[in-house]
Amino acid sequence: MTKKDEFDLRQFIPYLLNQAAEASSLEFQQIYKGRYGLLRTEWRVLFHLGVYNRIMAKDICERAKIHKTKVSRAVQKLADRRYVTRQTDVADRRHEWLELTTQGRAVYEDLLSYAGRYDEKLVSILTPDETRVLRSALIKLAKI
Amino acid sequence: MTKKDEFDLRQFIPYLLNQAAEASSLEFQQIYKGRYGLLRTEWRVLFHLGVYNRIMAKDICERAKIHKTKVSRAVQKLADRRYVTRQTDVADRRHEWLELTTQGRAVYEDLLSYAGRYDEKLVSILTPDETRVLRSALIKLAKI
DNA sequence: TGTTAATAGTTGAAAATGTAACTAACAAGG
DNA sequence: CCTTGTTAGTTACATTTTCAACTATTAACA
Repeated sequence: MTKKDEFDLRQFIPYLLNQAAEASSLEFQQIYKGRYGLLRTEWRVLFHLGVYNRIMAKDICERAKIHKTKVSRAVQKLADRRYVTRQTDVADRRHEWLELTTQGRAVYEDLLSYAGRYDEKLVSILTPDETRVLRSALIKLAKI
Repeated sequence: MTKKDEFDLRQFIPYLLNQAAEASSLEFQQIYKGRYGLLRTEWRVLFHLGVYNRIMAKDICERAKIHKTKVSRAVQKLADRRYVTRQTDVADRRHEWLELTTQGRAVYEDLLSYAGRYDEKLVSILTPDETRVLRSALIKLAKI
């Protein structure tokens, strides 16, 4: 086997995904951490609550692919800060409905606006075609 | 502001990148963890040594965007397993050159072949055009 | 030369994460 | 009803990661 045939790890998709994810997460992390002292998992849980409004921890686990213990702890912290309320389902008391408080929603809306601007910045690095293809490819890959 | 104007976090690039990176990393993790008991950081350090051959920890930090304490501890473990040798630079004794041992290279080559096959699998769910555009977009985003 | 700054890398303590085992509630079939 | 299984969520403990402070060495320059 010649050198030419060897696979180049610098082109390895999981590697490239990690690099790009890390780079973009680190920069946006400064915003939610700096403004509200949130951890990455907490921010992700908050944003799912902002988007879906009244869901269970289980749903967040599935949609965000975050392990239930991480979600459980993030919800605890968000509830401690009064960003989230938890109500036990009367029909099935195993279920707990999560919802943003007014305060929690204000934080969400604030971070949403930063996210919008940050996304614009990222998109500006790419061509419109790249952006479109990137989004659809990432969605496909996330389903693996 | 109407609903239409609001930014949808489900399209947020860092979010999509994280989802895809997490999904693809988790699956490949089973390989290096299962075959050699390596952690993610250790695998990433190993693979940089395989690609660049005789570099310093500093270089790995920069190229892989991994914090120096993580790299330091990963190098320690890889050296303990005799996958890596470390030599202090005679001209500047702060510098330490890292190199794979024969055994380390064998592990690298083995995992490289798995990576190649896994990459083929990932690429197979995308169109050739998507793959090409995805790689170039990720490389751009990693440079942020 | 001597002082201060910078660089490469390490370490310890605190924080976060992962794993597995756990509780509590409900479901299904005998 | 009573066992057994399943589901949502929590907790305990071990492992990893992060953060800040540290050592050792070299650079910069007054």
